[in-house]
Amino acid sequence: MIQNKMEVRKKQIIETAAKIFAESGFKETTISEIAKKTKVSEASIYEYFHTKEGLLFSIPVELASELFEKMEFHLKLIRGAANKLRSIVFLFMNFYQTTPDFASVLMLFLKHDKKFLDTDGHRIIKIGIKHITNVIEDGVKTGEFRKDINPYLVRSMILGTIEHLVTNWIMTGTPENLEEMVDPFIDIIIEGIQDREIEKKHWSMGMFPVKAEDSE
Amino acid sequence: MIQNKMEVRKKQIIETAAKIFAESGFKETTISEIAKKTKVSEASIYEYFHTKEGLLFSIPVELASELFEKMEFHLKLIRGAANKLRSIVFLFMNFYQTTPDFASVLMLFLKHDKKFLDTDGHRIIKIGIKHITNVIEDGVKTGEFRKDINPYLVRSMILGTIEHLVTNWIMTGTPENLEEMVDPFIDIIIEGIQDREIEKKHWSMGMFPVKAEDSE
Amino acid sequence: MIQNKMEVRKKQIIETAAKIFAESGFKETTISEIAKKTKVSEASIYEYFHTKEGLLFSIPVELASELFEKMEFHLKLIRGAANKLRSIVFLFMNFYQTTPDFASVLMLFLKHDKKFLDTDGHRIIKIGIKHITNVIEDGVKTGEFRKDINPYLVRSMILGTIEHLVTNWIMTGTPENLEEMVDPFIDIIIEGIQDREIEKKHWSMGMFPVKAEDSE
Amino acid sequence: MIQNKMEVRKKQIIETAAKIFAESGFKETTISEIAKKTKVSEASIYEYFHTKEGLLFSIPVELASELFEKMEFHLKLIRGAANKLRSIVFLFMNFYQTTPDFASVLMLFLKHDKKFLDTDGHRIIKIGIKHITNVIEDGVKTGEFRKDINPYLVRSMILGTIEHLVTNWIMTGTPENLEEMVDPFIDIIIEGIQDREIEKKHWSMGMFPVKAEDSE
DNA sequence: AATGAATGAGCGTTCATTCAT
DNA sequence: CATGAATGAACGCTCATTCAT
Repeated sequence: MIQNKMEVRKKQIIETAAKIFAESGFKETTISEIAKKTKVSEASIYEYFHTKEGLLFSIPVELASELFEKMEFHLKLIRGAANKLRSIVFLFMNFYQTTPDFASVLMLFLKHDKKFLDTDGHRIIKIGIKHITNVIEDGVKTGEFRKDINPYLVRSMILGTIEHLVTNWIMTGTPENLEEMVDPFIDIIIEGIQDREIEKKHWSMGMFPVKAEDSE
Repeated sequence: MIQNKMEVRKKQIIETAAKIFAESGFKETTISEIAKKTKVSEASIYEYFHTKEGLLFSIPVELASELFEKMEFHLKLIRGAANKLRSIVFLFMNFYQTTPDFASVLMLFLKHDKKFLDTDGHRIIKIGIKHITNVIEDGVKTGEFRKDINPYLVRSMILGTIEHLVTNWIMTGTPENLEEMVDPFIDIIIEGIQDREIEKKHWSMGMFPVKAEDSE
Repeated sequence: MIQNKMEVRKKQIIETAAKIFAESGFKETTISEIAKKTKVSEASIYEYFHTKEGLLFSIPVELASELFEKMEFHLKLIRGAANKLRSIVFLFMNFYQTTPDFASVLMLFLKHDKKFLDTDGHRIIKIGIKHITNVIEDGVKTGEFRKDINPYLVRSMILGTIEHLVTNWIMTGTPENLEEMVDPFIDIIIEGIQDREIEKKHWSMGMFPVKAEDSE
Repeated sequence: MIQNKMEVRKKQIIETAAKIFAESGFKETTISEIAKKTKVSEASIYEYFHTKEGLLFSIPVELASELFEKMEFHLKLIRGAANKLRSIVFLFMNFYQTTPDFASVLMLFLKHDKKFLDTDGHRIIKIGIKHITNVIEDGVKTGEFRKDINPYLVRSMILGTIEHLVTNWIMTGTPENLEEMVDPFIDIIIEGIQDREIEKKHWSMGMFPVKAEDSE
């Protein structure tokens, strides 16, 4: 129980920090500001996090875990690499759209920080992202995708596009609804990488592409 | 001539700054460091740039102009939207690969800075990027690309993928050669957005897609 | 107790600052100098005062309060406007003479600073100075002073003379003893503003002017 | 003639400087600001004045000379120490009121600067002020003023009151018209220091006090 | 576990001033 | 004589971090 209390506090600090970082920037945010808004002393924050940077790096840990757990769960239920990719992209977009502070922190402050690479948060994300590569490679193996595609490249296209759209959304507010981009985006990707010969076989086997709005 | 001397000095400062920012980070770099390496007094730096941030924001101005001028020049010589897109992506990749300090500064410090949005450098980049949208829209108009694609989305895919690949390259060193990614990447994009009905007509008209089949 | 410790520290900083400002000038004094002499870190000074100027403006607050409290106390015990004025001027001179650092700060750096006008310290002084006007006006009401004098002018004469004498004393060291100026000064003022008709009545009522004849 | 041109420029710089110092404060004013407003390069200012402080100290030289020359001239025409004092005070007040920038510089930045003491400007003022002492001492000698007054004190009263009134006028704008204060002020002073026994004799000798408005 | 108080360590920025031309 | 360009020399101020209680 007392353990619990600390956990709660830690979470509060992380949430407040994420919000303020997102609003004002990491460098521009002071520990004192975070402390004030969390109604905690500055010194207390250092009980939970070794440094300001450590606090920043802690932000993705829990949320990313949740996302990828959900992702793993869904992927088990879906058949077909294309459908799985669509589901993954949707989950990402939906996630960012519903946790905008987290999205900001990740896109604006973590993605480009070399020090973040040696971090628990980054490890979790890396593992989660492996799912994408796996799905692509599976798609190639089953013949759903062409043999000559480079899975690393395709994964980069998917992640890069998501990141670009989300970053633009954070910085300029457009497009208002990120989820609407999922289907047109995945359609192009699939169109670009599918193996047209085998395609028909898949369809004839009674598989249906999963639309974004069905995935939840 | 005397004007020239100042121009040279300004350029030197920008180059040194870009290099050090890229190596050590913006926040971590001190004006004194830049001054020392450029063999200029700190005060002189403030003759050329109002603030440290202003210096950062000045870095892309000249280089980006050069890139986009070159881009405009090439685009005039190329026929076919697909070929133009390939050329654009190649120019980008080639540019980043040959100016890695600039690439770092852009990807790590500018792309995510809201304050950069109100900047000459950003304006130049925005105008340059318009070329991509133009080419895509032209491709749609001529029937080379499908009518139902969203040009903003396709542009985001192209830029997002480039950014992702370049950022990874900067941060992890892989893939060693960015230019090698251009063809496989553009192949997937074209495959994903081309209009298959008209495709044959293009072929019959004697046009050749650039390298789709050589790309692996 | 712990509150006390901080109060003590604040007082120490103020005292040291006053001394150094008085010796070397405000602009010429550095925070680091004050910190070193108070055996406090520079950062600590900023815990107590927002800015260097804020520290300067804090100097008069406490001392001026003490002076004016003492002044109020004495004025209650004295009868006759002339006697009261003499007492006021004496208290001022005595105060400046015994707190020369404060006198310097007030005369050299505060009196002529427009920003000081919006300050607690200035408010306190303004209220304290009101006593002078009150005494003069009372003197007019009771008939001790002529009806046609302008109390604002008389107050200005009193303050101006004090300021001039104190400033000269600070800057040139003369006259060595400020208190000696009180009686000759007040004698002239009283001589200049008293109502001669009523004067005799006062005498006949058994009141004695303070020291007019001893003053040389 | 060419000498003349430089003189003109120097005067222009002094005037501009006085105005800006008066408006914004000495410390707050930059050489660059003065240079810009005078349409002269910063380096040129250093052709005329060794330092910024030197420029400040040069401001009173010419104007003060003019004032005191005028004063000397008038004093020769006036009989009676009281009348002379009135004339002096009027000239001061009139002078400050018509050259408010100069008044500001003198009252706010020079009067309290120890370094100003070793300056040509200060020497001129000191000599000018000697007139006041002279007049007072003459008044004592002729019996117009009491033998027991301290001329230094009386001079301090006169200067202190003027300074106080002018400083208040600069800083708060009241009283709007400084010259109106001259008569009531001098009346009190004279009343305070005159020798009543001899007074009648003077009057009977046909002397009239000079009113402020007659003095020009 | 929690915090009020203290500070070490920096850093960006400003200007008066100089000097080559 | 005039000045554009360059800089030396400071300094105020900020904050992440620590520690005694």
